[in-house]
Amino acid sequence: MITQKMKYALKALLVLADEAAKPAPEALTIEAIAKRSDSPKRFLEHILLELRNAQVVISTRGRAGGYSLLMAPADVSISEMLRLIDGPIAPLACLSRRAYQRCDDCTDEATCRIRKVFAEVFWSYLLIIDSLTLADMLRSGDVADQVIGKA
Amino acid sequence: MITQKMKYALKALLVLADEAAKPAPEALTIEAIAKRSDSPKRFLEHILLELRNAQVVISTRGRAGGYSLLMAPADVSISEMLRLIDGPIAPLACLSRRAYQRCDDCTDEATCRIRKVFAEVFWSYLLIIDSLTLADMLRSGDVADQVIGKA
DNA sequence: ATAAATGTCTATATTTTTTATCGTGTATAA
DNA sequence: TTATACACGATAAAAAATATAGACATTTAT
Repeated sequence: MITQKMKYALKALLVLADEAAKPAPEALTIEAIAKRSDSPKRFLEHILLELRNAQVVISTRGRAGGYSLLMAPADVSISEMLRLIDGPIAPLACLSRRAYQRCDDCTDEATCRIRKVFAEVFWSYLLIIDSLTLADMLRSGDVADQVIGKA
Repeated sequence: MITQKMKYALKALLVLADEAAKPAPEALTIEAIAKRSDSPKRFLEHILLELRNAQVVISTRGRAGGYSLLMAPADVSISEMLRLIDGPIAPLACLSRRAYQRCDDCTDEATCRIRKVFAEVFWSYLLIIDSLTLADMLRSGDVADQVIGKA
């Protein structure tokens, strides 16, 4: 299960992406994003800060300030957002490349049967989720999908 | 990330499966399973109880009592164990068939872009993980895999 | 300048989940 | 009938998730 925080993050990114797609996009205040994404403002604040630190969005301060998408939607990887907001996506810490951690009680990683079976699942899973971006989310909302039933 | 509890459950199942594969399998006490799987006994107790309620293992009481595998390893689905021990495996509650729950703030499930993108990932993921069983874990531990490098 | 609007950052609080442990009861077999 | 083992409910500590609050910094309009 993805966390509520991740849902807020994705909703916020969708709001920003929708705004960026407009003819004359403007920076959106945290409040505006919170309203449009139906997220708690003070919580969203922290989420946006993380997205900013990761260079996914950009912010400007002061009057008429706010947030805008910095990366192109096609470059915003869903799996990277998951890692950023929810932490490692590997089923076991010992399978994570960026957040690798040996299991406390592990005697031999090479022969661990739990590790081995989840490794198989994980690589396949990564293949799928690593290919998805914010752009895919934007597309999946368009009319064609609903009419043609492509999704 | 799977929980520690799930790791204990899988380790216990491996212990029981290994025992079942012996020429003269015996019921193993919680203590014996705890020792062999390096799990906390009193915690494992509850895990085994859940496995028993799910008819995955069977227990006998009293002297010479203990736990044995009830289902054949090939019939013990990893994804079912995940659902049993860790709960729903869907990334969103609204995508879970058995633990379906509408999102609080959801206005229209059919057009939700978060739901749609995770649905795609989830079906593919299910295809993989639903096919795995305890038997696959046993196989992946055998000597051939390590020598031939099949896994 | 200064005031208003806005993001930044740290601290704190609440709730839920995870990870257990304990005590007592029940069943079985020697 | 006693030793051995599972059964079951209660409780508790630690960690994670989900926020909220307050003080501060920055920018722009006037």
